[in-house]
Amino acid sequence: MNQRELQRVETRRTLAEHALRLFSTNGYEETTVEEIAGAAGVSPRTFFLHFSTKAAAAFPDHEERVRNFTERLGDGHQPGNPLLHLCDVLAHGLDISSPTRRTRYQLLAEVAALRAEDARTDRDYEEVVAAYLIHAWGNSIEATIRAHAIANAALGVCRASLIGWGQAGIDPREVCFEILHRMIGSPFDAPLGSVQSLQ
Amino acid sequence: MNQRELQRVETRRTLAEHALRLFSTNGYEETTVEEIAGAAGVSPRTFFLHFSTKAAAAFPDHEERVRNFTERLGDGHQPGNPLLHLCDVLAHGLDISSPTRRTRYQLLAEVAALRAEDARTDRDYEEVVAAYLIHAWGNSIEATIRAHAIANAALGVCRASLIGWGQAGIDPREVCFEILHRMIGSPFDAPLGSVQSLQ
DNA sequence: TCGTTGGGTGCACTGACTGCAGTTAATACG
DNA sequence: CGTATTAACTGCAGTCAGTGCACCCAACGA
Repeated sequence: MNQRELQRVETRRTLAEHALRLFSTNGYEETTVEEIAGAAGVSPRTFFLHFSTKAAAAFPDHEERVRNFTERLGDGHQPGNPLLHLCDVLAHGLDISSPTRRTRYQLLAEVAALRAEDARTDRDYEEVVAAYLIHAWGNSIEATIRAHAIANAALGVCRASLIGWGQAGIDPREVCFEILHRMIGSPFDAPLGSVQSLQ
Repeated sequence: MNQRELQRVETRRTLAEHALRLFSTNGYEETTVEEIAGAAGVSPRTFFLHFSTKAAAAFPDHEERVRNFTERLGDGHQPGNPLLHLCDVLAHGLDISSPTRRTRYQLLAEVAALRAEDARTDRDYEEVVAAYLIHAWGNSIEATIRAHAIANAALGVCRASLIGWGQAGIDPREVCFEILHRMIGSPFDAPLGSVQSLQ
């Protein structure tokens, strides 16, 4: 990597790091962009070269994650049930590897502005999932609405699982996979006994 | 109703009306609060007495709707499957009565800031739905996460259906009810034949 | 070595939103 | 009635997020 690229990546990383730290220690509303930039040793103007909004600094690697997710999901023409595949990719892709990520989801439960930003980032995933399902099902108007509805639902389950992880520490992958599987995977041939626990 | 109350309600209504009109004709970003207030014949300061944010003016009756929804949903201790009841109340409660509402959902598909506001308002519904399910299921940590996950999913289906209505004009109640029913209602004893169309 | 490029800066600006100290007219009350 | 109170609304000064623009300087390529 270039010295320039290195510089850029490092500045961005530092900004995101201090942003998340300040958000979680001092509160989101109480933290100004000026403070974040100051802590990272750059000018406030520079902050906006790296993040389009103050909230975006809490989700620094979003684009990369969407790219990874898109790759793992594929084009909807694999053999097998596309909904089952979607459940797999979504639930197993939940990243619970670092305390930083958990901090992020703890913040998400508290700060409305971050939930709004999260909703915006979720929309990118929604488009990917919807495109995947439309590719698998065909692109009638009804299939499109159906695809978006299921994408919304599936991402809602992921979000709630991750926030639950942030607050209660329960592994979100299990609960997410189970609920997704029952809801959209292929619960239709599951033994009836397993159904009761949903209620 | 008081003359004062009347005045207040009327000002609020007028502000919301002009806000939605300006948003949809001139664009959300291009419309300033000063313009909305001017069109409604009040000062900009007054706008913020009625709406906490510019975006909130696009959802003027949100609190009332949440109240209605909460009432219709009940406390989760009715006889019968609570998930089925949830599907009923959600899908049949979708309000498609006026062109104004459709304009709102058309805007929602285009304007990120409004989607963010919508996500915030959706959170109120999420709390109501989650509380309802927790009441029906008990309040273990796992049930709580499950309740929030299903609430997120169900509201995601409603949102996508309504946006689909805005864009394609398809009655959202039918598609919403059908998808909700299959996903969370009680699809488990449905004939297998009906399942295939999901895929 | 020199032109170019890209990360960062400074400054002036817009626009959302807030706190506070009014004004005015509807209402409650003696 | 007349008077005190209240509530809708206003004006103003301020904070802060975010943008456009001209600029600097160090790294890079030829």
